[in-house]
Amino acid sequence: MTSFTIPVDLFSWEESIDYLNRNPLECTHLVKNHRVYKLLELPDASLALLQLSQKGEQLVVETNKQVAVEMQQWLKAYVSNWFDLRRDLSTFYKQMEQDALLAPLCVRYEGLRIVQIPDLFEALCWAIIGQQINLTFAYKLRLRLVELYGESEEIEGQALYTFPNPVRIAGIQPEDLRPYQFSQRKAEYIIGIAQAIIEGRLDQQQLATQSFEEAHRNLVNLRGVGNWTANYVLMKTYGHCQAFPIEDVGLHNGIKLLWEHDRKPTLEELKVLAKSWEGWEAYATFYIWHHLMKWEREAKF
DNA sequence: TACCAGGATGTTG
DNA sequence: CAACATCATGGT
Repeated sequence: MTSFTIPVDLFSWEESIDYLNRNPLECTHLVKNHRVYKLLELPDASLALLQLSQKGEQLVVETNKQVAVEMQQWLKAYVSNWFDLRRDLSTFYKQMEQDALLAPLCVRYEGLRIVQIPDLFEALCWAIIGQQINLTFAYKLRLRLVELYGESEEIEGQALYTFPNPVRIAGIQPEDLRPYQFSQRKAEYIIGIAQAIIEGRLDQQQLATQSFEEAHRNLVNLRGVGNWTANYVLMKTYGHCQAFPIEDVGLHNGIKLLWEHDRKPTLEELKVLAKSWEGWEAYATFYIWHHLMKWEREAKF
């Protein structure tokens, strides 16, 4: 057992776990009793069960096994990335003060940080799975992929999975996924990206050293990755705050909800709205997603 | 039943 | 280059 803490400031644990708890088909983490459990594959390929909780101005990280000091540093960086803890949120809030759409959300969800997908392969797969289908179906497809090819352990009476690694996915065929209602194309995209990673043509660390524009070019060069997916990944894995998935239907629906007009914005209207978000488009988008998610959840009951 | 879904690609005019 | 067609099926 290893335990350490990360100091946090201007951070809402409750909003963060509320976001993590947004879908019951989620299987790579578990939210229970204000704690988050996650099964993680460490750099040395061993599995560790993480348990996160909040205690005052600290985020408490506990593992189910003894972890060496250098691995603790890796875990600390992982968790900091996961919840984007190093971001200076006050700059975002200041810029949004005069924004009609965002100002109220910044007050209501103060301390919410973008919940990242620290692993590039996972982020790409999730984005591709979600292309042009409803989220409920997307979660079902993701669950099947994870059940088929992820590692699992039981915690709190529930199975937790690691997201499959690219080595595993690179060895399968599209036909292996077709019975699980993956389209032929999506299966090809995901397997192709797994192969690009294991062949070294796509490298998470390398993209991390590149500028937003350069990383964007390299991402859209992958088959199955267009502008929306590239921006989604630049936002959710690399924390580029200027990443803006402007084609996103969820964003459009969120604005429809916040707007007085009972319709979705056109692309041109969205560009005008987003002018005041410059440099913080990813955060504006995430807050709108979060708001829409909470509204839809309310509407069901 | 028709239309929409956290789009991308390939073809056509 | 812009406008279509196609993918592929669940959810509402």
